[in-house]
Amino acid sequence: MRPLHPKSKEEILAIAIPLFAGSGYSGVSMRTIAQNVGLSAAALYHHFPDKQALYLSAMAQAFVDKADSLEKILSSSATSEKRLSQFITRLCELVHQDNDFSMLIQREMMNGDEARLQLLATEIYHDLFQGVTELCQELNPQHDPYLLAISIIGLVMYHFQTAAIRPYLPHSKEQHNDPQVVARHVTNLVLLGLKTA
Amino acid sequence: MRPLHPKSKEEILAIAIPLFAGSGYSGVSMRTIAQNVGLSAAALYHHFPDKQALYLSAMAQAFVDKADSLEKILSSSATSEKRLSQFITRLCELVHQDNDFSMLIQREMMNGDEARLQLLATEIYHDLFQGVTELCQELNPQHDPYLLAISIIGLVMYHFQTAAIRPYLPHSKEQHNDPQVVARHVTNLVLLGLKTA
DNA sequence: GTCTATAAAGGGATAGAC
DNA sequence: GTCTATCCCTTTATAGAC
Repeated sequence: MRPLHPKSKEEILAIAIPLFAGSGYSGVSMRTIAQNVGLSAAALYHHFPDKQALYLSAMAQAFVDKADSLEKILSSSATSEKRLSQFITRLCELVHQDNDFSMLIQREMMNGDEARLQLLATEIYHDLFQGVTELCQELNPQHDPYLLAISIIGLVMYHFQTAAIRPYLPHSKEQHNDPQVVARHVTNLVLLGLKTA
Repeated sequence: MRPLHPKSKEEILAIAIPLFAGSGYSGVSMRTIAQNVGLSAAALYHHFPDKQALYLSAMAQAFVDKADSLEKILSSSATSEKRLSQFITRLCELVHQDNDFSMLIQREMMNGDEARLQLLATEIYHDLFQGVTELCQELNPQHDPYLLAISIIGLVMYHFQTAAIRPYLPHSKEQHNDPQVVARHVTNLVLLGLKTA
């Protein structure tokens, strides 16, 4: 029987990415992926040699083209305050609409493979992080630009990385998941914290 | 044959905690834990009814000791600014000296198991988080205390959760891993950000 | 390109001896 | 309190038909 919709690698990865992001490498079986894609487990091995290869392809796919719009904001001609505000807002939007991205990165950082970490830092993070440190230096040269850059990125990322458990904490509200609300909160905290420093 | 060194729950948990921190729940088998403890897998079931219970005990064990010193700071009679500063400093110290702690928390927060998330939020995180939100409300009632509490905790945690990859980023220095330096940076950012709000 | 069937290994958990 | 032995299920991966 010929399948009505033969699956491409991209279709499989689109299903696998949120699964790996949500449960990690060992928390997702090939059967689970196959079931979600609508294939038998064996069929996956026609597209990828093994589970590791499927996982690494999913990582690469998830990282594609995420940094472009952020770098465009950083290198615009607006005031440094405006660029900070726009950067935070855009990062909130990106992470909100594709939280798998930050989850995968976080899991990768915790798995401690030095070679993969170095690759991640130099190939994916470097230019963007460099741009943020330069913006930080413009905003307030008295601060350590590295620490400030980590803080700004961390402020945004942490709100969305904790999205799964935050609803069960006291005082949780629907709006706390709204990227606009989080962006405004973070922007205020950082901008005001810098002005008086 | 009588065992020379019968194992206590605490001894088992002390072995299990770094294993779960490093590889996550599904990345660690009962056989692996048993092997590291120096027991057969079956013996573990004398101490814990199942793997879930062992894991939850490990989480509680890893967290309760830490939470105590933090809650003591939150409920002290110092000014709210002093309590914030001390809380941030203590959290930096805790997370710096015991990386398993933050790794376990982060893995748990990214985990998709709704039932376990709810249990952890209500049974383990609730009181501490409640204390932080109350402090936030004291510091500046105009801010959303929930968002501010997440931001404060996230600012600290992110610096240490990214410790593995940060050395490969531009402008990285040795001092960026010093809990005192990070604590001062975060405290300044938050306190100044609130004063002018 | 996908299927069914299956091998081989590893996982959680229990039974019963000591 | 711990052991060995075992049950039964899941997992990764392969073989071969269509």
